[in-house]
Order: sequence, then C-alpha cells, then structure tokens
Amino acid sequence: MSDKSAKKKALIIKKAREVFAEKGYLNVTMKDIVEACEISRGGLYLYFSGTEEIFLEVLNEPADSDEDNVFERAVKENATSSDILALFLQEQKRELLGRNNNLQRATYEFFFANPMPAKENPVKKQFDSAVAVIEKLIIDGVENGEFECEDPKGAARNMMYALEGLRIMSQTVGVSEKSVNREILYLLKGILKEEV
Amino acid sequence: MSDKSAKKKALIIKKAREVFAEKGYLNVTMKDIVEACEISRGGLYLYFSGTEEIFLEVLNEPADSDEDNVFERAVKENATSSDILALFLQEQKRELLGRNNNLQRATYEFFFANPMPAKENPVKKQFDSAVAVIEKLIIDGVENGEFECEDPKGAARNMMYALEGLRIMSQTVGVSEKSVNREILYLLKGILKEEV
Amino acid sequence: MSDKSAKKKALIIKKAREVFAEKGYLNVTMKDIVEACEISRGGLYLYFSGTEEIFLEVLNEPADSDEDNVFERAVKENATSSDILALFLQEQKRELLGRNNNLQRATYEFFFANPMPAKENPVKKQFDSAVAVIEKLIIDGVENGEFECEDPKGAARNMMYALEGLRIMSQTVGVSEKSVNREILYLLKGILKEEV
Amino acid sequence: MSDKSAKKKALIIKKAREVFAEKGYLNVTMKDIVEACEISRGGLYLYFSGTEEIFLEVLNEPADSDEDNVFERAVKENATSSDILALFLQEQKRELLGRNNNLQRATYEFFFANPMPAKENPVKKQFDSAVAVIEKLIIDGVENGEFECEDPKGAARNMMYALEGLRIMSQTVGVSEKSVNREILYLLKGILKEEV
DNA sequence: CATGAATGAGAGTTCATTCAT
DNA sequence: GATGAATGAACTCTCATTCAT
Repeated sequence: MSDKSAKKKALIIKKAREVFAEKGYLNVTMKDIVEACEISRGGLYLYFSGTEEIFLEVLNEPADSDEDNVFERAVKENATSSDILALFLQEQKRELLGRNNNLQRATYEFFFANPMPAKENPVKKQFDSAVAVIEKLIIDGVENGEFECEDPKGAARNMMYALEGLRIMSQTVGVSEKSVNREILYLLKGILKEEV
Repeated sequence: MSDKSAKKKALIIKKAREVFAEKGYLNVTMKDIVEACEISRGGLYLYFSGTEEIFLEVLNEPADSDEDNVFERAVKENATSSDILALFLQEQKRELLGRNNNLQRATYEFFFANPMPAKENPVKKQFDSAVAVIEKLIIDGVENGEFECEDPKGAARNMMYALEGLRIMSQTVGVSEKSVNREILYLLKGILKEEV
Repeated sequence: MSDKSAKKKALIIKKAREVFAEKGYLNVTMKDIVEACEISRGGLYLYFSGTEEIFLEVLNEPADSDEDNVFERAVKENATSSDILALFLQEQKRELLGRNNNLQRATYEFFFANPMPAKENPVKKQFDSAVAVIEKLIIDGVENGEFECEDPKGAARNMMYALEGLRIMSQTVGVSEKSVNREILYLLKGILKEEV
Repeated sequence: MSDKSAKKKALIIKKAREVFAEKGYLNVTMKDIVEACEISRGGLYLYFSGTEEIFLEVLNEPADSDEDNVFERAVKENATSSDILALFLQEQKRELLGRNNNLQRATYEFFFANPMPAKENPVKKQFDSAVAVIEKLIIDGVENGEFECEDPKGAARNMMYALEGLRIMSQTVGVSEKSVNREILYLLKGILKEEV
C-alpha cells in the first residue's frame, strides 16, 4: 500500500527531525535514525538512501507546529504594522534562543557540508521571503505613520542579517535573552517614528 | 627539552591551522594533521590528545599574518574615524567573502560541535572587543562631527551582528560581493552625518 | 492452475535468461530478476528458491532462437562434410566472440561457483554431443574423400578442447577475430586431404 | 621498519594465496584474508586496499614452489626436445587436474570480474610465452629429426588452446586424468615423426 | 622522546529471505 | 496464489587511539 508507505515515510521524517534537532546534522548516523524509528537497518534504506536525503526531506516537510499561524492570524486581524513586526521579531527571538528544539544547528551544519547554489537553497529562499515580508510591513508602517524609514528594503535586510548574526551567535557562543532583546529594540527604534 | 618541545608544538599548530583552513574542522582527522606535519602518528599524541585540543590552540595562537597591522597602522596614523571604520569594514568584507583561506568555517564547525560557555569563548571575546573598537570609533566620529549617532554601542553591536549574519550566509548559501557592499553601505549611512 | 503456473515460470526463465546474458551469473541478484520480470519479490520465491535454481532451469530450457536450425538445415540439405564442418566452426566463432549476447560467461561463472558432477552437467553433455557430431562429420568426410584422418574421435575432441580454450580466452583476456580464424584454419587443415 | 613491513606483506600474500586457491576469487572477502592472516581488519588495509589489489600481487608474486625448476633443469640438461615437451605437458596436466591447490579457478573468476586489456594481462602474457617456448621446442625437435611439423607456431598455439580448454573443463565440469592423457597423447602424436 | 604498525569499534550499504496482509 | 515491506546478517572501509620497539 502506497498509503502505508507514505505514513511510514512521514513517521521516519518526524522521528528524524527530532534526531537532527537534538544532534545536529553531521553527528547523525543512519543507525541513530534507525533506532529512533525502531525499524531495521535495511528498512530505512527502503525509503531513503542516506542522511542527506532524509535531512532534505525534513527541511522541506514543514513541522506540524502551529507557530506560523500565530503570525498569520495577526496579519489577518488587522493588527498595526508595528505590532506585527514586533510579533515577528518575538517569534524570531523565541526560535533563535531555543537551542535544542529546532533544526537551526543541523541546518547550518548541513549547508557547511553540502554547499548548494543560492537559487535552490531553501535557507536562502526563506531569508529572501522574510526580507520581503519585513519590507512590506515597514512600507505599510510608513504609510500608517507608524514608521519612518527612507530605505525599507535596506532596513529589512539589515534586520535579517542582524537576526542571522544573533542566531549563529546563539548556536555557537551562546547569547543571553537580554542581548537579543536589546538588539531587537535597537532594530525597532531605528524605524519607529520619533515623537516630537 | 622544553624548548624543543615548544618549537615542535608551534610547528604542529602552524601546520594544523593550514589543514583546518582548508578542510574545516569536522573533516579533519588526526591522520591529516600527522601528514601535514610530517610527524609520526604516535608523536602527535605526545603533544595533543585530539583534534579538539589542537583546534583550540590554533584559535588561541594568533596567526602570524600582518593583516591586523594594516588596521592598526591606520589607527596610529590619525586617519579620520570614518576612514578607519570603512577600512575595518573592508577588511571584514575581504575576510567573509574569502571562503577558503581562513578559519571561519572551521570555527563555526567547531563551536557547533563543541558548545562552549561564552566567558571562555574566543569567538565571543573577539566579537566583544570588535564591538568595543567600533563603539570607540563611532564616539570619536561623533565628536569629530563626522558621525551622528545616539546609541554608539547599539550601533556597534548592530554592525557586528549584521557582519556575523553576512559571514554565516557567505559560508552556507553564499553571498555576492554586491550584497556585502550594499549592507556595509547601509550600516555606514546609518551613522554618517547627513549633509544639510 | 498448473497451466497458469507453467506460463509464469516460463516467463521468468525467459526474462532471467536475458538478465544472465547481460550480467553473468554471480552479479545477478534476486532483485534483478524480480525487476526484469515485473513480478513481486515474494512471488519469485513461489517458483524458485534462488538464483542457482533459476539458472539451472535457464540452462536446460533451450533458448527459442533459430541459430541451431541454420546448422541442422545444412545437414539435411546434403551439404558436403567440409561445408557443414566449416559452418559449425563459423557458428562457434560467432558465439565465442560475442561477449554480451549469450550465456557463456554466466555459465562459466556458475560452474565455477557450483561444481557439478560431469554426469549431470549440461555443459559436459553439450560438449560430448558436439564431439560426437564432429566425429560423425569427419568420418563422413573421410568416406567422401574430403578428409584424411586416422583418429576422427581424437580430432573431434581436439577441436572441441581448442574451441573451449578460445572461448575462455575470449571471455577473459580477449581474443581477436584474427586469432580465432587462424586457429580454425589450423584445425581444418589438419584433416583436409592434401592435394597431391 | 620497512623490512618488517615487507615480511608482513609477504606473509599476507602467502596466506591470501591459500585462501584464493581454496575459495576462488569472488567468494573471498577481506574478512577471510584477515582471519587467515590472524591480523586485524584495519591492519590488512594498511597493506592492501581490497581483494583486487591483493589478488594481483598474489598473481605476480611467484609461489615459492620449485615446480618450474624441474622444467628448467631439464632444458639445461640437454634432454631431447620430445622429452622436454612431454615434461612440459605432464606439468600442465598435474596443474590442471589439481582443483584445489592452485589459483586457476580464482584467476578465471578474477578476469571475468575484471576484464583487462590483453597487453597488460598476465594470463595472456603467460599464454604467449608458453606458445613461444613450445614453438621453439618443436622447431628444435624438427631439426633433431624427432618431430615432423609444417607449422610449428600453429601447432604450439593449438596445444595451448587445447590445454586451456582442458583446464577450464577441469575447473567446471571436471575432467578425468584419462581424458587428459588421451588429449596430450593426441597432441604429441600430431608432431612425432612417424616411423616408416 | 619518537615511531608507525596494529587494533577494533562503528559507519555505510546491500541482499537473500520471510511473512503479515 | 501474490504482494512488497521488513528483517538482519554480512561486507567494505575508516579512524582514533594504543603500545612494543
């Protein structure tokens, strides 16, 4: 049954995601995944030819969390631009501070080991679309009179680069929540309309 | 002979740096270093217990390059703050775009695999001292009337986070020189006194 | 249904022959045959217990080619003994030079891996019957005055051993057509009545 | 010590020869050789990168038997051509009938699996040099008046092809000593000067 | 101190064979 | 009968680490 097959594959991806989240990418062996899935060595190879293939599918398969919804809901509820942006940044903060519950480390490790042209690179794509979203928010905010910004695209990019910097620092040397708050505040201040 | 010992150790570190620069951290085996050093397998173990220890010493031992001097010379030559800052940023650009000639990738790989408390972490130290330098430059620039900045420390931190973001993007998805230029320009514009 | 069963078995053997002809014996896996037959993995085991059993049936089931007919037709058409013998040798030449379209390699591989008493051995049987055919031809030829031979059986055996040698050389080190022609000529000359 | 190393390598080759003689080529695994040599898995890889490499060295390293000497001694002792030829054929017989004490089966298996251009092929070289030796013997014999032969090279080639045929038959279907004797006799008769 | 041969655990991968459906 | 997912043994190869010399 292709249906059963698909379920199994989904199960493997789910379990593998947990393994990658815990151990990163490079330290994960087929054996690790086999054990997490409680299947046989050969069984795993029926579905995937190696950790690389598994990881790519993990990356593409969106986790069944409802985090995104929070954000999307806000957008639909006509929240103000600054609220939405703040929400976005909070989300980013939550994500980048949580060392063990996500795939960030594994993702970095993966793309170190497997350089991939920017055009196909999911990380790059995610980065670009986040920039676009932020830019849109800033433009809206400027129109609302909430923000003041001469270069929305530049500001959006700067935000994302800074967040990326925080993220990698968080994964490697560790970053305190306070530091993240401070930087986020700095980023917001830079575009908030100053009261006269 | 402690002297001979020290020389040998230094040689190993020098050669190991080349190896790490070329292959990153995780892909380097004891064998690689043994071969690069033209030393015996057992011999290496007399000085170091594994790649981890070697890499840490490589990180702490400053490379005998003269790159820093360029920067320090500028400081001493009473260049303007904006010139020095621009020089610093150019240096960062050069470094982060060059994929193969430095330890960046190896460093990231290392600290992914070996998380280390911020207090002892050399990367964190370097980051902090860079922030301090930039902050000082901005403050000087403000005093000179070259810059305009209400939060020099915040601006300095933002620069470093953004550079860090560019660095990791460069190592993983790849970043064009144009993108780096654009971001650097954005950072500079943010503090340059606007002409009236 | 024994009938349906038999058809399926025949199909498997037909497809398996192609696989063996292409890949030899030892490199063929059950999976290869399963895929060639477009049958299920378990299904194949309903009919055969392994590659060995399949190969033996392939060997026993005569290929539905019409190569033999050429030869047999000649016999019936009252061609001269030397013509028929030449035809036979040409056929052998064609077969032994063609590396990929027949079961020779697979057969050798099989009997290396599975030595089998001469009495049941199909290769031995084939060899013996070929010797008998050649002997008969020579005897006829001698009676016709075409050939001159004191030991027809010995000559027949020598021919077959030499052909076998050419065959194995062809499969392993490679033999040029020229070499084969030369040897065949030598064999024929040995029995042709010399003109006075 | 390179000396110790060389001895070990020689030991491995010696033991490996026994393994190949017993099990052929394709069925031999690194593990088999490891066990025969009583060394560690990794240890074997210090000397050889795989069974293929080992087998090639086994083929090139002459076995430390003194069989050849028997033959060479005869040549030097000015034995008659027919004696030497008979000796050579006896030697071939001994070799081709001994199923388990030599590398023939392994050699065939090897060259099935690893086709190799005739020019470098040791089997081909051996074949050609044997042909040359036989041809020389026949020519000498003709001059002595022992043999009668119009095409010494053709006869030599025929002998070798027939021996090769016997050899392969011996390895696969099995050949009785009687059959070998009969064929050898046939070959000799073909060139012996017939008494008037 | 220094050597480098040796070890053995462990990773990746393949395949014949079984068995619940 | 027929399926094909699942198993697990076996093989190749690599490397950190040790130890006799």
